[in-house]
Amino acid sequence: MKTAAAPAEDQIDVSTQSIRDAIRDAIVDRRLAPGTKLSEADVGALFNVSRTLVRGALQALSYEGLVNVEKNRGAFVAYPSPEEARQIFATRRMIEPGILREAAKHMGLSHFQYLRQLLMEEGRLMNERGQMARRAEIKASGDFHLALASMTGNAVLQRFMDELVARSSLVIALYGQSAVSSCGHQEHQDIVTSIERGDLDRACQQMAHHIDHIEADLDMRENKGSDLREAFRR
Amino acid sequence: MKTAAAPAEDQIDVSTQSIRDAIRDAIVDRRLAPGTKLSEADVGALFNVSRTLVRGALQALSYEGLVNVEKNRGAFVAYPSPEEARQIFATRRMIEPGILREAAKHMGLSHFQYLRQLLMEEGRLMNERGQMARRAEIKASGDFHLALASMTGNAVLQRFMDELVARSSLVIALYGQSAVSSCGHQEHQDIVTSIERGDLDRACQQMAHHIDHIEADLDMRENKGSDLREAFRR
DNA sequence: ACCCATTCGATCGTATACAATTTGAACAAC
DNA sequence: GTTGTTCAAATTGTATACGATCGAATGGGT
Repeated sequence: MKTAAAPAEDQIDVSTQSIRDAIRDAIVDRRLAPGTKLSEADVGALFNVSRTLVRGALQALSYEGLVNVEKNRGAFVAYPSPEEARQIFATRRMIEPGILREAAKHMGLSHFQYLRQLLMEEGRLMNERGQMARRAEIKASGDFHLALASMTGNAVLQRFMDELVARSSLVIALYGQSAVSSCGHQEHQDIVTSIERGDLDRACQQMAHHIDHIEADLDMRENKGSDLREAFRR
Repeated sequence: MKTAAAPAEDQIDVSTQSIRDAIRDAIVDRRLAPGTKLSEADVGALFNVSRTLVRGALQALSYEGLVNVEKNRGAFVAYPSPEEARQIFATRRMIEPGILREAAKHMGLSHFQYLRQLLMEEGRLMNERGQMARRAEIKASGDFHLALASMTGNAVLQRFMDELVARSSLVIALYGQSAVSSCGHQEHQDIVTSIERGDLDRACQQMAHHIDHIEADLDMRENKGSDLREAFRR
């Protein structure tokens, strides 16, 4: 057993889906470090299920880009390369302005209230200290983008954004410097304000800059300590 | 055994991946009709593998949206609703202009040659008769869009487009009227010409219209007979 | 002391076995 | 003739078993 990551919930009725979600959360929350090996037997033991279900979960996560499965070697928490990170953010730059315009078409009062509520929560976390608050903050930041995606009513887009946000969280956890998120929060607020005003062009521009800022705040030099293992993997 | 869909290849060394690809091709080529049940045992028998591998393949296809897996009932070739179709094309409208701009940044002489070659093949198929040529034509049309995506050098985008094109093919096969593809071919050529001239704005506009035309040429009235079952599935 | 071949343990890949659920049909009641 | 119920066959869900592959440790040779 390598990692102690499983929530101590009573593991009743766990199926592939819940295992997938649990591991996914653990990865995005960075309770599982990139590069960590996810042995089928170990994970199965943690959840009291057979390798069959674990394999299914790992395969799904591999499809989302959160874990890499190497043939005959096992599954590892993804360790996004700087190039991968660049591609992820390039993709977000490409689709998020469109999401914003599409979402705006469908937004009513209740949607704005919901966004404002998310932002308040985000701000609250920003002023807290500690690892846990930091994690929650990263997640909350992603939730904002996911909320916009869900407001498009487009399930395909929503799935794409799910994947992009999850992988972004991983990248931020890996390469992110500290000061980032605070400015991100202000930018979220500005975007909502622009949408409310009906100034979508401005909102899109702000969104583009926002993504630029997130990416610019990464330090993607190769890396912290354990990268030697990673370099010679393969 | 319900369907006779497997290519009669000598099924040596088939693994999950190849099963997935074979079924995927069969679906996109419409050798497997939407709604067809893909029984694990039957598919396994066709490929001479156990249900384990078949399950993996079906799960992957489910993630791509080509197959619906219903718990305790089995896997079925996807039967995209008009709403799903709309979402797929909305997403393509959103990202393909961006792909085009990104691809253009990386394109050199050899890339143009490759695109021209694809277009020639496409034109050749257009002038042929018969089901087989029609299928090949739909596939070739998709290949054009995939080729552009691959030229971005962005693996994430490429995967998204893979999925979108595959699902589009299914939708076209389902709801497409006949005359469509011929005008699509001309539009592909125009887009390449615009890119070559460096007029990206024009190329993007043409791409947007191209996607509009594809979608406009679908007849998405609810449907051919068996849709009652579909309506009350779930 | 270093290098290469061999062996052994651990882990994955695939097949099979068994339990749980669904489905369709036969049959009885209205 | 239709509706409701019971039961058997078929199909999926999950676990386990066994063979295959990889990696590290071991040992002999130079």
